[in-house]
Amino acid sequence: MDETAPQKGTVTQRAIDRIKAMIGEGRLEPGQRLPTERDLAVQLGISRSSMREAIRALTVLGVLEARHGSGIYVTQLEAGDLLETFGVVADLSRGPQLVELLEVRRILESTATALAAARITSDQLAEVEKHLTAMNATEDPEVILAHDLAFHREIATAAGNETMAAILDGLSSRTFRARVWRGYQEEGAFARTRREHAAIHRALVARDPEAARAAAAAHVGEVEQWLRSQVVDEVR
Amino acid sequence: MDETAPQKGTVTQRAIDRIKAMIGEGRLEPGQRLPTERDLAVQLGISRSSMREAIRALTVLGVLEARHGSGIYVTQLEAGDLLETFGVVADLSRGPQLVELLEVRRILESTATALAAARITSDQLAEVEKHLTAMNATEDPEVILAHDLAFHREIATAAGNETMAAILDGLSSRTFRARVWRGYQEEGAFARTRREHAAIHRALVARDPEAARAAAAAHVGEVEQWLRSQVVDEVR
DNA sequence: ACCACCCGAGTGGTCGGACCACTATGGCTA
DNA sequence: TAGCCATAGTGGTCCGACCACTCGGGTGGT
Repeated sequence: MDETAPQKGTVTQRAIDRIKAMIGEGRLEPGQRLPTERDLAVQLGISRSSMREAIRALTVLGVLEARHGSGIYVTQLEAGDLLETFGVVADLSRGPQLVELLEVRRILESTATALAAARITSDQLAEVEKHLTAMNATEDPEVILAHDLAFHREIATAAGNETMAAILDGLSSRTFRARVWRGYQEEGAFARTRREHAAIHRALVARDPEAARAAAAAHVGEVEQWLRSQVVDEVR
Repeated sequence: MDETAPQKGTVTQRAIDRIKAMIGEGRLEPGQRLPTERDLAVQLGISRSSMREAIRALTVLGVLEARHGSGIYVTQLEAGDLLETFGVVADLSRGPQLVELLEVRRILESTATALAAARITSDQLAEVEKHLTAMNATEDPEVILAHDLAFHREIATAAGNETMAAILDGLSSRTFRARVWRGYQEEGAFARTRREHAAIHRALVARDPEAARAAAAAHVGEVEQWLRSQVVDEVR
């Protein structure tokens, strides 16, 4: 008879759903400050410990942000906030799943590059060129990797879809690429990578979407094929 | 001088990173059982409360799975486990971001459908047809939605990339589509949806990737355009 | 009147312990 | 031998205390 006790799942899970629902229904706006942990616990009729677990869960999901000594706030719920967790997938995937992930990236990256070719502004293009030259001016793998990431990041942003850019960012996270690169660049793929980047840049300058799509697909596809061959060799 | 105390961030965050690292380094295999919460807390030198928060965080990320009374286990780390959080993004996004998300889905869904046209087996095709007829045989929006989801799910699976299928699943989660459909289907889009599904099915039967890509892109694009017009009207 | 400083109330972060709910295993009983 | 069941061990929940940090208002000096 107690309508307040459907009792499904753990209390923490229920608290997570309650808060998610509040945000979904618009009762909590982005950037807004939540009641204190202690108050929230009382409101939902659970202990502060359980409430903290719920808050921690929503924090790692990029929905909430806890500031020590200040309070708990709803994030802006932008692509960057919510898709940060996507990096975890890339970091923990392995073997065949890594290849699949790279295939997804190839599809999105080629489309994003094609869109960028049609929409990129001269300012953005200048930024892309900056990373391209910086990338070619050093031999430090760390620096190269950083500019490589920024190179593609800038292009994805120029495509005009922040959500897609955020996903691609996750699919190219530092640890993910570092893992793949470790063996890849030992096969003299440096020069090839530079040629591919140059081809992408040319297509952008020419504002040729089809050429850009092809160049980007080939670029990611190279790594993808190499990885595919590596996975096959993993007999263990 | 104390090398055991780099002291970066909260202890809970450190615990999360430690466990993630253990899995990344292969010290924890998929399916393996972890030490008890109490033991883990001692090992990492933190309290059980903090350790529980870390475990809860990794649980919602789909990395760990806690079974009451039994223990904590590493998931299989498959696409489905890790990409479940993708649904949260779809559920909490709104306005322009929803359009961007649908654009991503259009890109992936069209490619997946094209791949499926080339690779789908007769068994899988029969399954697709089952959902297609079931979807056309009822007027119950709930049932239609369920079969619609399964229809696209089956196609994505036939494309041979489980990771992509899992992402598309998240991008088509129940609450996400229910929200969009609420107003969409009131404009007599039912008949159109059926025609589009039929077109996709025809392309699959004909094993025509290009036709399949076009049909899928048009299908998602329809909803996307409608949503785009709705967002523009939201003056608030 | 202004400003820099300081302090205390309020907040999230951490801890330890207690107890509850559930699972699984082994021995005991029929 | 088959089935039951007591029990140890596990995750789930709660409590209360204290720590670390933020922030705003009061205080003192200029």
